[in-house]
Order: sequence, then structure tokens, then C-alpha cells
Amino acid sequence: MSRTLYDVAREAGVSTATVSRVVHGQDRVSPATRQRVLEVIEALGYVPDSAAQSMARRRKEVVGLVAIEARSPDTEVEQEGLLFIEEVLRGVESVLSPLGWPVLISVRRTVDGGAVPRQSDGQSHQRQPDNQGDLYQWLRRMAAKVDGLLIAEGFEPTGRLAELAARVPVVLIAGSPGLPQADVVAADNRAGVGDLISHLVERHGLTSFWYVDGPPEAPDARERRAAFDEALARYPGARLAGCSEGRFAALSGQAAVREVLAAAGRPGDLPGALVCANDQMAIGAIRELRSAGVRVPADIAVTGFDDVYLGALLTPPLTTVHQPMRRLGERATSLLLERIAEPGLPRRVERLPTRLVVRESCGCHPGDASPDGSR
Amino acid sequence: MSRTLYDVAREAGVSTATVSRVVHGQDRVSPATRQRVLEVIEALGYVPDSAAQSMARRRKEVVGLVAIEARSPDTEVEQEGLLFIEEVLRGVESVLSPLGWPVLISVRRTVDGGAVPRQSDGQSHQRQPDNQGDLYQWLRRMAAKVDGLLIAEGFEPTGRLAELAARVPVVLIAGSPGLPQADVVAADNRAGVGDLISHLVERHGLTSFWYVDGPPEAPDARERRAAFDEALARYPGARLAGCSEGRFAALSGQAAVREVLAAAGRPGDLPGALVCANDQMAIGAIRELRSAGVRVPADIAVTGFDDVYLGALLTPPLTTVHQPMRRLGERATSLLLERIAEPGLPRRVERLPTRLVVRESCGCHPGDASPDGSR
DNA sequence: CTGTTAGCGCCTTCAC
DNA sequence: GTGAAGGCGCTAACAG
Repeated sequence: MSRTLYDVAREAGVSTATVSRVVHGQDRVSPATRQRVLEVIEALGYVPDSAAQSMARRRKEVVGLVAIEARSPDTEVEQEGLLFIEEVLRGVESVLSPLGWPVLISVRRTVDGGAVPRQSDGQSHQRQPDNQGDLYQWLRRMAAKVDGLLIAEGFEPTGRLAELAARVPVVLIAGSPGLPQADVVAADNRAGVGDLISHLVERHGLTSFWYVDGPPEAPDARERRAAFDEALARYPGARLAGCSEGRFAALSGQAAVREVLAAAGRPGDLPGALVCANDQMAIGAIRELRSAGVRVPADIAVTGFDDVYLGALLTPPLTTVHQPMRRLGERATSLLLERIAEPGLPRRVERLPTRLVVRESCGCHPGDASPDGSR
Repeated sequence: MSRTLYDVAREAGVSTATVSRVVHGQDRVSPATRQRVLEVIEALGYVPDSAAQSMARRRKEVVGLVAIEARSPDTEVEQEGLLFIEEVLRGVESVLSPLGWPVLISVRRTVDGGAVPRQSDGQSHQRQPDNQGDLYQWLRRMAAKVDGLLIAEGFEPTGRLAELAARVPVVLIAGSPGLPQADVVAADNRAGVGDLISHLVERHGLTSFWYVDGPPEAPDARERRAAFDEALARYPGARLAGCSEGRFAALSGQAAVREVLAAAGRPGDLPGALVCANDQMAIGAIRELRSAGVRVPADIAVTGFDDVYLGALLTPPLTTVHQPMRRLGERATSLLLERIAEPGLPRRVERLPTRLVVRESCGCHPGDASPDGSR
């Protein structure tokens, strides 16, 4: 079946060392020998076994990308738009592909609203499929297969993560800079949310806000929430009408709207704006509001965060904060490669700028003048 | 740094075999021993090295997904929608993730309009980055890292591919069933195109068609083209006004439109319909037509193939043929797993049904009665 | 139940 | 310029 270095060596009448040299284009081989070996390689269709290579040379030339994603299994908005992780993957791929390094990817999906299932104590029945196992176990197994790990979405900087980061180069994407061992690349959530709130207050005179939060485990969600509170505090007239805890999925947006509607006795009591921690939830919210007969933005403004492509196509088009997801992937990958090459590097944190994208769901009109809501 | 089986064995005062047994949850270990070993494992933070495991047990528990994709690098429609390969990946992931198997993915992007770069003879400078190397070399290297390979888009069944398929389980996604060694999962292109043409002719009385073809290397493109010719032949009044060779990217659609416009002296001479081999090109075409002041569908009908989500959001919404991309990925992965488990399996070819999706770019109106164009 | 012992396929000094 | 030989870390018989 699959040919080995030995087969080639024997066939070419040389030693395995020589074949190895030829395979790696090294110098000290006579042209004649090289030629002969190459012919045999071609004839036999020899391809070095990557596992053996990794083992002998102690590296795998593969980076891993893992993510936890909350999306509803089917019939959902999240099926349709281009989401966070896909965009990040594109960025990752674009820097790896010129090197010929593939990406090992594994995504854990959680059902909207549910938490990641855990085992009380993972050890029995180890033959069970991995999804039954512990989250951290899954991470470790991924880590064991790669030279470095990109971790996106939904991880908090626990001690276990730190432990992992101590063993293998790790870069957190959109994570919070909590670990001393792991680099971080994230969007500037604070500035983004700040710009957004400024816009809503200063431009639209809104004062009553309902916040739709992301899952508490997501550092991104926490940062945005904190930035929101902080921004609100800057405006004495502004107040928090209420808030819902979502899970970054469209369904959460819909659920939040039901809460909002229930909280407001009469339609007139609606908060001025529904500020969602990401676009998916905003999309779900708009959908739900419309089907409840509430007009957006006339009755209530709705905003998102991320700037998923789909948002521009909604009715009304979604006002949101642009996050450079593609670039997050690119930068994270670059940092990871650097760290793989030089593990001793000091920890780095990179904040990528966000940009307020004013469309219509906040109450602006297409023709409005400069949407300058930046500070 | 990273602990080995030996470290654990020594520390626990047992043999490596015992540790291995514990790690794999095997039976013949006394509870006491097991307990002790587990404690040591935990204390040392031991994680088995995957390369060593793959090597010893002769399998990697990873499947690969490779694709060649034609898309323009930036500022393009293809950045925005959820495209073929992303959808396929979701399907793949969804069947692998319960098993805990990750996916190794590598995509070769080609610039729109350009062919895949090749080397006359790949052997010098082996240290060069992979993207300089030969396409087939890239495939082989991917194959060396996985237990089985999913190959999507843009590959024709050459002898070299056959050679590869003989060494490692391969499933072709949306490929043509040309190889005796590789399974194939593909959409029923023939029926899809047939339905579409029937609709255009019977419902809209169109008789003059311009076809925008995909790249000749893509089996999918060839099948659709053949089906198109065949369908046209069924209608005596219908004729081919012209055709363009595209590369499945939006830019190709735009280019095709310029050809069409040039070919038609006056606006009145436009063909009745522009039938595109995929949605991306149709999207590019519609965009270009609009900017040229040609009305779709009033002046010319435009259709696509795939049913990318973005198509529904266009103005006008795109009439197209739905291809179950997600399911293609799922089915392909299932077949691959089966073949990995049992390499001797006979070759299988699966055709997944397509569905005509009638929207407005063909000339139908939202309120139109049953869009039944099926045969 | 537990330990011993060969490899798995390749890389890499170290001699020649 | 080329070869010999010892691992890399783990698994899987085969003995006890």
C-alpha cells in the first residue's frame, strides 16, 4: 500500500538518510544520486507519512481553530448569513494557505439558550464520543494535534485554559486578555459600544435602553456590557429600561423581544432602543418585533454589533458596529505563527478598531448627513 | 515540558501498557491501579501525543477537506454571501463533531478568470512554500495527514487523482463519477437544469438563451452545460444565442454581461434569458446589467444555480436551482467514514435531488401561482 | 490483572 | 557525499 522511506531507499540502492535528504531538498547529495532517488519516489508514489514526520521532528505544521458557537440547529438566521467563525476562518486560511499549512478545525455547537453540556467527572467510558466529554478535554485533544491553537468565542480565561496555554502556543480571538500565557486579538468593544450609544443619545435623543446581553462566559459579551453601562453613565438622562440575557443567537433576540413586550404594558411604554450585543440577536429581534406589529425604528430602535453582511439587507437595514472579523483571523494567525517560531515571546494583546455603521434601524434615514457618532 | 507515557508510568509505579489501558478506558485494570494512574495523569497534565498515537495505531482520526475555489480576492460578492464551500463545511462538521473528529481544511483560491498555476515540473526548490508547488503534490500532502479526503469543486477525474484515491479513501463532492476508486456525492444537475429550462420556456415563452458556463475543469460545470444543451434540444423553438466561459465567480458574470451587450447591437436584440451555471455569476451578471441600465427581468431574465442565500435578497430575487450543499457535505462525510472503516467497499455514487426555486429574476411575480416547472 | 517487547516511519547526529 | 543507528511517544501482541 503506502510506500515508506525504506522502500524508496532499497529501490534506489541508497540509505534512508539519503532519501530523506533528497526529499527535503538538502544540499549534500550528488546530482546523480538525487536524480535516481527522485525517479524512484515518483515511480513509487511515495509521500512521507506526516505522523512519523511530526513525531521525529516534533512539529506538525498544522494550526488548530476551535470555537464554541451558540446557534440553533436548524431553520435559523444563523444558517443563512456569514457568521463570525466563518469570517475568522477566512482570515486564518488566507495567511496559512501561502505556507501550505492546513487548518484543523473543530466547532462545538451549543443549542441556543442551553449551556455546554458537561460531565460531572470525565473518565468513565472513555470510548464515548468526544462530545460527551469535558470541554477542556476536547481542547486538550485538539491541542495535541497541532503546533498552535486559535481559540475563538465563548471561552473565559480559566486556570485550565492557562494551563493549556502554558503547553502549547495559544491565541485568543475576541477573548479577554486575562491569561498571561496567551496572546489576544480582539476588537475594541469599548470604543464601539461607546460610539453607538453616543449616536443613539446625541443624534436621536433616546434615553431609555433595553440591553440584550450575550452569554456571560463570552468575554466579548462582558466587555460590551461593561462598555454599555459605562456609556450610559456618561449621559445623565439615559437609563436602563431592562435587559435580557441572550446567547448570541437569533432565537435569543426573539425571546428578548417577548420580554420587552411583556414588560411594556402598552405599546407607548416601549424603551427607546433595543441594544443587542451582536447582530444575530438584533436580527432575531427585528424579525420578532415586526411580526408583533411593532415598527422599527419608528416605535423602537434596534442595533447590533459585528456587522454581519446580512444586516445590511434587512428591512430596515441594521445599524451596528463593524468588527473586522476577517482581520481578527489574520492577525491572530500571524501572532500564533510568531509564537510557534519563538515560544518565549512576551504576551501580546492587539485591539483592532471598530467602526460605527449607521443604517436605518436606529432611526437614521438613508440620506442623512454624516453619521458621525464617533467621540 | 510535555509529559510522556513513561513519565506517568514511572510516577505511578506501573508499566506503560497499564497507563495506556487506563487512558483508553480499557477493562483489565484493577480499580486501585486505575485510580492511582488517573491521579498521576491529572497531576502531570498528561495528554497523549497524537502523532505518536497515529503512528502506532495507524490512523489519525482526522478527515481532510480540500477545495479549489475561484473567487476574487477582495471587494467582491463572494466575500459576502455564504458560499458553496462554507455550506459544505457545515455539513461535514455536523457529522464529524459528534465523533470528536476534527476537519483538516485547506483551500486553494484562484483569482477569478485565472487558471490554477502549475509548474512545468515540480521538483526543484522543495523548500518553497507549497502554493508554488504542484496541485497534485498539495493533494498528496493533505492526504498524508488524514484518514480520508473529501474533495470539493474544481477537480477532474484524472489518472493522478485515481492514484491518490487508490491510496487513501476519497469522496468527491459535486464531482463527476469518473473514478472507480472514489465515491461521489453530487446534486442532480441534469434534472435541475432541465426543470429550469422547462420553466423558462413553458412559463415565460423564452426562446433565446445565453449560457454562462463554469470552468471546464469543474465536472459540475460540464454536467450543467450538457444538461442545458439537452434541455434546449427538447424545445424546437429554443436556440442558443451565445455563451461565455466563466469561472464560477461574480466577476465572470459581469464579464459575460459585457459580452452579451456587445453581441446585441441594440437593446432589443438581447437574448431572452441569461442562464448562469451558478449563483455567484448570476449575481455578478445582475449587478452589471443594472449598472448598464438593462432591466431584469423585463429586458432579460437571469437565472443561477446553487441557491446561495444571498440570491434571495437581490433585486430582483434570483430564480435558481437549489442544491443541498449542506447535505452534500453530510452525505459525503458519512460515505467517507464508512469507507475508512471498510476500504474494500464497492464504489458508490449518490445523487441528491435539486429543486427549482422560482423567484423574480426569471419574470415571475411574487404572487404567481404554483411555480411548478418540474417535469 | 500487569509487564515486556517490538515495532510504527522518519529524522538526525555521528562516523566514514 | 553517504551510511549506520538511536530515538520520537505510543500501541499491541504476547507472556506471565
